[in-house]
Amino acid sequence: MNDKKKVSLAVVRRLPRYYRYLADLLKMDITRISSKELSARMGITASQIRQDLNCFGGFGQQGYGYNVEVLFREIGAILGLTNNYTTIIIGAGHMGQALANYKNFEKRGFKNIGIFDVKEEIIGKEINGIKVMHIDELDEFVKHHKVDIAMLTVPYEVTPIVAEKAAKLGIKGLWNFSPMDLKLPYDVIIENVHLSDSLMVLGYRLNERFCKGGRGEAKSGDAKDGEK
Amino acid sequence: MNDKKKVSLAVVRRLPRYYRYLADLLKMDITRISSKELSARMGITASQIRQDLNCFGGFGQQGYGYNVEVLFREIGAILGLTNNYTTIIIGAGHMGQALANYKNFEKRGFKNIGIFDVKEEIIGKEINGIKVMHIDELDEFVKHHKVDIAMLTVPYEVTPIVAEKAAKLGIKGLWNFSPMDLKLPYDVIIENVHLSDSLMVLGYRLNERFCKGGRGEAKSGDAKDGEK
DNA sequence: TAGATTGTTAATCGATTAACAATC
DNA sequence: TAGATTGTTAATCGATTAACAATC
Repeated sequence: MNDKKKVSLAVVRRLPRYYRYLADLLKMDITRISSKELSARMGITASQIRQDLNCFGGFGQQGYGYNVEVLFREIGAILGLTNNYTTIIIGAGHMGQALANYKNFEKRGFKNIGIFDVKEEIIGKEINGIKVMHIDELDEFVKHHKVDIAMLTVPYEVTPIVAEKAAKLGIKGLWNFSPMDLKLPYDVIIENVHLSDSLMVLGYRLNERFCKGGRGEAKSGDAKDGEK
Repeated sequence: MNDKKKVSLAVVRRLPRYYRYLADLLKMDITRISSKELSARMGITASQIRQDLNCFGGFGQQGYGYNVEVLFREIGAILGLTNNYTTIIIGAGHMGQALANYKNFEKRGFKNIGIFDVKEEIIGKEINGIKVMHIDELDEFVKHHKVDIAMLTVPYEVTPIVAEKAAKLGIKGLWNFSPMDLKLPYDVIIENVHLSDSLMVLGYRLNERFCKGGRGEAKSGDAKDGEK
């Protein structure tokens, strides 16, 4: 199944999107779909869809297309959603609490089992059914629970230290929310959520589309009126 | 400056990363850097760095390299960070509040000037110095303020409606946090933050690296001990 | 069977890397 | 000047698209 040569990251990053579209189709009670129909919905070529899927196996049938439910399940399995991954959140600030309350992760098979912080006033607070623990308890916690992924939502300055600590304890997946590239001497997978990078790209694209050539001329002052 | 042919999105998405590394160099009081040195730090080729930068202009000097401060400023300008972009947040849940409190955006030139929600109990609450307004006030607000970007952190179901509303009011940039692709009949730029997509890719990479071949065998139960 | 659509190979396109003359 | 390093062209590599035989 996952044999042949390594699938490129470009393909892998498209898988969740396929997964979402298939979930939508299921919700609409559509049971079969051709690469052509799907390509129209997703705005990519049918050729790419077939190429992508065939990295993992022949899920379709000539003359028929793909069975939506089968394909949905297969892609879920490829993504490892059936692995019952467990997560912890380190950093119970706004972002950490947002993640703790996000229902979508659990729906996709990622179960949060711990939240950690250092601020005394937040220790013990219950967030989405889980009591915030002190980071000093992390060591002991990891000894008694399988933890696959640590979500790092701590302040910028301490992120490298916390990441190192988590990796040292044997946690293999780090989901990093700080605007930096983590470099660790451990065999871990790091996936970044660089929010400000994303926002800056949005800024670039706005500039390119709507202010071509008119860069730098501050417009902040010219609100059409001002609160008043 | 921004002439010639369109710069590819692949290049654009690398710009914030260059910007971060240059900020770090500045902080370390490093005033000049060669593409070779920078390539070693960033883990990409020197050739790529020079190609990328030369999409926008010749910022370097033969035999010398690049002046860190100049390059930092230039990339900032290219990203439009000097445009004094204004933002609003629609959806004052956990994620919205996280964004409202995130200092990094303002540091990069994105100023939040409004927060909106529908829940009566949160209207009027002050978050990072800004009072939450009712979404019904959005229309009037946009008439009196320049709003470049709307950050959409509303529940999944209402995201398309809210996005449509924002676009209709003339907001040109949408930062979408819902796990869906927005399709709007307006000329807007949409930048997505698909958190669950990112998490699923992390799941895939964990599976690939550490469980090759052993997919699907649930390991959730085998915590080494269990809280006890 | 005829029509539809896959899986897969070949062709194209774009992005990355290498090479090197120009020049500080 | 000699050494270093850019800007840029050419070569390579990888990813996307097109084409089509296989087959349901």
